[in-house]
Amino acid sequence: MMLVTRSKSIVEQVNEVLRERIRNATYAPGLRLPSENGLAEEFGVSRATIRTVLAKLSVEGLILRRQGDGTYVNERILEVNTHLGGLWDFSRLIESSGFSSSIKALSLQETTATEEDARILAIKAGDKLLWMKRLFLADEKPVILANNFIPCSFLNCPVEEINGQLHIREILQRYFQQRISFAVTEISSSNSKESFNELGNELSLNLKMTFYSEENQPLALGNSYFNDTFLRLRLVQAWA
Amino acid sequence: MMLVTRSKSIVEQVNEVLRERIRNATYAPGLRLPSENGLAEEFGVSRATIRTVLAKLSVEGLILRRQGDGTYVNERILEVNTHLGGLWDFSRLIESSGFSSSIKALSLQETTATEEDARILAIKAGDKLLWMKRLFLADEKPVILANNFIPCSFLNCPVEEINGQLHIREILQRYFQQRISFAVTEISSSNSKESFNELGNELSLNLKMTFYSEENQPLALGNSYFNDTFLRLRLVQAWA
DNA sequence: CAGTGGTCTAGACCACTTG
DNA sequence: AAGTGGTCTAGACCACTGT
Repeated sequence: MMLVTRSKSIVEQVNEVLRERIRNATYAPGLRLPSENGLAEEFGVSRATIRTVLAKLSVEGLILRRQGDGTYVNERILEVNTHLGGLWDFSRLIESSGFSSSIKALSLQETTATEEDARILAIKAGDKLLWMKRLFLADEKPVILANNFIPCSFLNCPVEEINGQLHIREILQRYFQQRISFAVTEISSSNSKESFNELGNELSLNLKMTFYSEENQPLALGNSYFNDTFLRLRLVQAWA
Repeated sequence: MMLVTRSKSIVEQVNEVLRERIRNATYAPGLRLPSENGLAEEFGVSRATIRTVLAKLSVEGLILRRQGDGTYVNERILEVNTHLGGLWDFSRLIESSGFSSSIKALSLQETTATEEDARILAIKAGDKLLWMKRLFLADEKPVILANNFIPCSFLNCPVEEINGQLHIREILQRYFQQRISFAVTEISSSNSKESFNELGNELSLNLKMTFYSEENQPLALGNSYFNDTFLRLRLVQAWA
């Protein structure tokens, strides 16, 4: 089997195919996948390539591997599926919980950085920020209130032209020419009024995020409220 | 440089050495590490081996890698260091936040499984469970109240002989001959009375965990309360 | 341009599980 | 004994970054 597309790496392509086969039960829950050699032969790639794909799926908890035995589909994870790479992508989180997801932009406007914002973003207090206040809906029900703050210094178009439906990664890429490399998220409990007003629930999870570039520059802040009476925040942790 | 110990893999050994060098600033924060070829030569291993080590450190956010440039120590992560593999290890979480950690066992006793417990653990309601109620202290201050429930069927000694200071992974290994392969954690906000009594704070994070074996059998439950007014729950997420 | 990390191959040997 | 995943090597070529 040939895979020719140049833009995506072989690892990514095989990863997507295997993921899809697990999702649509071509590889049934709880049952065994073909061996590494079998997969390598089918895709016409080396065993090492197959192994890097399987290692990724294993870290996410999607498959379980047993030396001397085989690789199995982890049926317990199929209904959970909020693995760790997906935490800051609220749309994926909602969809993997079995809901349809949509975004309602409440406001996109300029504001100025507080002392606290400035310190974290390594800018000056009073500098201009883009402030996005958005509501993530699961089956039309508001579940996450997300505030994002991005320094305007790299903004390449008027605020009005920004598409508020996009994911923060895409917004940073398209309008600021910046790529997120990693993020730090602080999770705490909250009983804020802001959360109550928009989500109809006073008690919620508060997620404070900071996004950084490959060069370790702070790119953006997030301050979100998560209605955990409706949506569950589940993490899968695979050991070794 | 020769590495001869057989018990630990080369990857593990190199991993520990590099980790230590980053921790003690042999590789200073923000500065560049030796190249892959340089490290491979120093340790006398292949470049592929070095790359698997660097990949692990990169996923944890400890280093940043830039094609065509080099590998850098991520100085922002040094003070955070609650990467995702470490979430369920409360002692490590406390220590990496800069506190000394200790465990106070409040009670270790037998109890019987509720309907809910039995369903999750795939046993029968009324079956015997070991119930451990423990307090994790950060600098002598209680920050986490942890309840664990483990089916007694595999218990190989009297309850009295169990060392309540051990980590749940060690307890399962030593007294039950079971190894944790992965875990699912559900995070929510809570205002339970139980949390208030032991932690002195009504508002807290509730962590519900289920631990599974390599064979996908549920091994244990956890129901913990996390005082986030004192300790921070921070996650690092590295993208690809 | 030289040097870096990113990708991929082909093959060796080992440890383990299952029939 | 046969087949599985686990570890490691040596080397090739590519994409990208700095100077």
